[in-house]
Amino acid sequence: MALEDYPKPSVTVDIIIFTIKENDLKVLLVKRGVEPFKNKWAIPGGFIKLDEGLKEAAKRELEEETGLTADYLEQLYSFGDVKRDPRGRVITVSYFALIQTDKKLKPRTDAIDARWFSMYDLPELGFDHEKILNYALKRLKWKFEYTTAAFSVLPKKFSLTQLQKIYEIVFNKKFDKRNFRKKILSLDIIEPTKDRLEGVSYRPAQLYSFKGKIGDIIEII
Amino acid sequence: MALEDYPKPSVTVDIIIFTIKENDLKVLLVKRGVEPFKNKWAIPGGFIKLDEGLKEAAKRELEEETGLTADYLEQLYSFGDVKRDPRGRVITVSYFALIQTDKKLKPRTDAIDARWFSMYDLPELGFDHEKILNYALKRLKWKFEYTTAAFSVLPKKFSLTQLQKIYEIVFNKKFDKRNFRKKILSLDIIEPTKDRLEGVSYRPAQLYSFKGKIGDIIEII
DNA sequence: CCAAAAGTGTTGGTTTTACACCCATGG
DNA sequence: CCATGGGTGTAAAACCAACACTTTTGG
Repeated sequence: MALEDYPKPSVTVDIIIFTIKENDLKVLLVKRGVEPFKNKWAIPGGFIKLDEGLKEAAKRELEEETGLTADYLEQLYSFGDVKRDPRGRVITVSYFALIQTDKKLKPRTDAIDARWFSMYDLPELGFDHEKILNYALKRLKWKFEYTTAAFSVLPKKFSLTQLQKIYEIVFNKKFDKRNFRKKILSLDIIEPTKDRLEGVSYRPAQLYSFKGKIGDIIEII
Repeated sequence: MALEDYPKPSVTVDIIIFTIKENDLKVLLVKRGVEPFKNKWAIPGGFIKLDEGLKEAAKRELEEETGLTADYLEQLYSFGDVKRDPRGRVITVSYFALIQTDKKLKPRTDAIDARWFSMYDLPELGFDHEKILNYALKRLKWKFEYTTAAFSVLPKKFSLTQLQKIYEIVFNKKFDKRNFRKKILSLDIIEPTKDRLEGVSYRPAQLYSFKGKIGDIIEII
């Protein structure tokens, strides 16, 4: 039997894009300009092309909607409930992206209304996107706990306090400064640079650089 | 724009089915009867129908090819390289299944040649199936280390030695008997039954039953 | 000299590891 | 009474959690 003898669903790629900004965990959403769910917010994404791989499609959509490239990108999950899209059978392969804290959005076209939302204060979402975001949040926590993914949201040089803040935001709890530093330094994944934080009116922090590989599995917390 | 304005790929579901048998980790493979890769072994699977969910499709394929139902089933990963199938663009959503040690295969039709293979002695495989299997093996280890998934391959009543054997096979290393038992018992996820192992010519082992929920996240090892 | 965040060790409790012998059963 | 796997405790080491003060800088 040939491929054409089997029915084909539509396939989209959605990208859950996280960053840390303003002491908060943010996710990028776009306002839908068309039905269904017109004027509702949704996870950015689009249909895959037949001549691009899944990850490639995720990168393309990310670039189109934000003008950015991901500092970390991995597949999250595929959602394929029969009725998740009112237009017909649509399976979505979702991706999970992290963007460095200090990057600015520059959407390709003015037509795209893309904004950062606090993960803890979401607008009303179309499709099954709330479910997808909750799943992504779990994955984010897991990745930060057991891999070096967190370092992808930091600039090249960062202070230990910056790193700790990120963990406190994602896990929504305080860590002991001394224990946190001891733990991180014992992992042998960062090294001090010659630089210090500039332009502050208090003792400037030592800056470190990450010397491991982003995404490596290693228990951080 | 309507769904029809976008090109559609074919979508299949593949199921990586593991069990433990004969002191070995086994995976179920089927011999392909048609091109491409005719007469090569492959991971069981097939095309999804438009009116069934992804997990539902996985269950159906599993039943068709083995006559069994999974004791544990979760989505593994979606593979969608442009050229992974020589017939055209085919995206596969793979699932990961565990089957109890003592179940017997009963394929629906004699046409299906399905067999258990040792994960450490695989035949030549079609498509990108070797890559998929290696990915599944990693997931298996992770699941056994951090969740209660391992209990799904054991019968209702089992001895601590049986449990330990399973861990030794999957992690390919020995565990200390006293420490292993201490650890498992401290987790409060099993309870002794009134039964003992029968028909053995040595001291019969106490049998336990699992009282937790399969798949719960809890550090076992 | 003040405000602000940076930086730094010790102790007690808990967890993990290493390790060896007696027990119960069927044949 | 023998062979086989079942079942059990302890001590040392490693790890983790709690906790407060001094230092450096810019203004």
